[in-house]
Amino acid sequence: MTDLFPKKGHDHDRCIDSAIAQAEKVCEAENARFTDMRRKVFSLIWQSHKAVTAYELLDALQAEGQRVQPPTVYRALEFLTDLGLVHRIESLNAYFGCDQPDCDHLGQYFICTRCGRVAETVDEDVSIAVRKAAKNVGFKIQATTVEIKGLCHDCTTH
Amino acid sequence: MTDLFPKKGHDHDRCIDSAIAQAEKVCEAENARFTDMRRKVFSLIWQSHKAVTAYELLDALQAEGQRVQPPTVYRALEFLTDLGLVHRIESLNAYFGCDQPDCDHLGQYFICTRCGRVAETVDEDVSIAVRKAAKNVGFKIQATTVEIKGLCHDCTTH
DNA sequence: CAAGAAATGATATATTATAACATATCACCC
DNA sequence: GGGTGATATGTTATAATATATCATTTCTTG
Ligand SMILES: [Zn+2]
Ligand SMILES: [Zn+2]
Ligand SMILES: [Zn+2]
Ligand SMILES: [Zn+2]
Repeated sequence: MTDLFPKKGHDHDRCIDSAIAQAEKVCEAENARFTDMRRKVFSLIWQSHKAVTAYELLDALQAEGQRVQPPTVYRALEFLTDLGLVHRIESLNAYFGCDQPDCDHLGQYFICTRCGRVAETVDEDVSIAVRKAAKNVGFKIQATTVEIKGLCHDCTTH
Repeated sequence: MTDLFPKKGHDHDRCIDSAIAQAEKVCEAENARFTDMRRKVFSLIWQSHKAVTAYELLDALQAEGQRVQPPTVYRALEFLTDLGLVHRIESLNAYFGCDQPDCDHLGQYFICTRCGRVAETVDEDVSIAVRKAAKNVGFKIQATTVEIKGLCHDCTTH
């Protein structure tokens, strides 16, 4: 068993730095501009391993004295999700930083209902089973949403 | 290949009647009241094989001259989803009539982005793969959301 | 029928998201 | 380096989805 969720007390600054470094690379590769606002939003999303709502981001930006409106946040989120740097968690209406933006968007999300953290995995067996189920019924997949709610390992044992 | 989606020109009245008959059975078994409002909402959901938003239901009810407010619709939806007679499609913020309410809520949903129809399946291989993936990471599942968007068989061939 | 429980009505408001147009900033060419 | 079109952000308003709260009605059961 390998817990996907980060250990308590891990060096989260490293998570953030690494995520930002990756994002810079992706943006450069895609010739997309990682502007101040996008960087700010991205970094706010990475303040925790939880999913964050658009309005939580808005509040955080406004708390810093910026006069930001909803469209600004949603635009940044659209930019980031289009690049696969951030994923939308449909069952939470919230956004989550991807730590493997190279993957081809077929991930699954574990959402802990106790601590609120989210972890992403790209489980080949799940992907294969989903693709096969689709094939069985003659369905041509464009996108998948696999969100699993429950208790993370920490929360089942503490 | 067995298409889950109903054939064009099928006798949809039979779908509706059968769904209502099933719902009555479930309600009786659960000692829950299938009131006029709940029946009305349920039957509106079953007018098509698409998912329906709460406000579409509200509009439909109001169009019939009833003076219905959002909470009424949401209450009926809560009742129906709690009993498993209706499922919420998270990625659409919409609601869908279940045609196998006996199953234990681990279904998957195929959502056609062209015709808008939804079909539910309970694919054991997918369920097993998801449960295994969860076990692999020490995660205790409470609920799963598996929503697959793409083109149904009809829409790929017509 | 009376009393309590369950359901619905009614009003207000919270939460999530987008449309539309104005302004600012950037990239690129001359 | 200034003009120009493209990209990004600012600004205002509003759409779409959902819930809190309290009043009233309807149902169940003794
Ligand atoms: Zn971390
Ligand atoms: Zn947890
Ligand atoms: Zn039908
Ligand atoms: Zn279709």
